[in-house]
Amino acid sequence: MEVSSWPENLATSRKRVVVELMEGRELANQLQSVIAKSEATGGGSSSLSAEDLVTKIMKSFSNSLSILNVNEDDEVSVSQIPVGSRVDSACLDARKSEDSGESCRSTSTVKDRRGCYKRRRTSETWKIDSPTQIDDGHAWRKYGQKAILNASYPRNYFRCTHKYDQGCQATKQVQRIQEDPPLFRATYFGNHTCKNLLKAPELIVDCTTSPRQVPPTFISFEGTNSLSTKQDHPFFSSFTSSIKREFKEVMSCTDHMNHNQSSSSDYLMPSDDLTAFESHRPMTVLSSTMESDHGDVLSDVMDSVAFDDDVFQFEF
DNA sequence: CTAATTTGACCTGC
DNA sequence: GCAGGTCAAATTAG
Repeated sequence: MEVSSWPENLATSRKRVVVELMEGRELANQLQSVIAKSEATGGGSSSLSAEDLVTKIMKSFSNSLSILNVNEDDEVSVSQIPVGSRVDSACLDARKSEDSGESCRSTSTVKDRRGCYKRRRTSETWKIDSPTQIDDGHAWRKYGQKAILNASYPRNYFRCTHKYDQGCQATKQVQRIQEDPPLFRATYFGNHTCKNLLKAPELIVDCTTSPRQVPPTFISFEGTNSLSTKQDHPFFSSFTSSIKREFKEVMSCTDHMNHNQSSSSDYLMPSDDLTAFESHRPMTVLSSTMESDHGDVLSDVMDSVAFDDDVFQFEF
């Protein structure tokens, strides 16, 4: 729970994470160069393709994640970031509602079959604002959609596909919060307890605007004061797994449909044409204050690798 | 056929 | 009573 409970090999783990992250940063730099050259010459001539680099970057961050997983019980103080536009107060519901348990009616009429469900758990929540509905590597199943008061777009509700076969309680909500440029807010509740059986990750995207217009991706943590590093925390999980796909999605969908928000907005993007990628698309992972009054592992890492304060940014 | 999505009904907290 | 969250039958997709 507290930092004091960190394993004594923390220093070692930290060094390994630092190494991995530095390598990732270096690779991202290289990628930037590769793409720049590609744009200038009309074809990549570097020894490493952009795709190779992305793969390596992903691997680097994945390694970091796995290292962090060693510290299973660690907690990290979290806080909120300004996400710019309107913040739907409902996003904070997880904190205000105690685990109210379930209310199960014992009657057996058809109407009462819907009585048994749990209200929001008190586990930590975090949000990701992204120009696309990024894939976080987990299998989600949509179970509802609701029009939200004073919101222009409906909120979509997802639960882990393995809720029943593995009892995984992770859920998320995705809501479009901005039209132009498109911006989606995904709010995650709880951590996955399922074994991620690596279902081929679905790419969830929206393709209504040019990739050159899209804003950065923001990630913020909130809720309880615990940002555990256990399992595959979406912070890094989504980060690592979505970088490559975001390349593809923005390229492959720009001339696609102009679908509206009332549909599920979920698409599988089969395109593999990464070489065609050429847009400058900033992806910013913003971790607000990340102050480490509890020895925040992430901020420790960030500081160690000399990222610019709380923000590190990749520009592709 | 199975799994996922859609969508209106239902439930809970305020 | 209202708004948000969840359920589950019906429908659609693979």
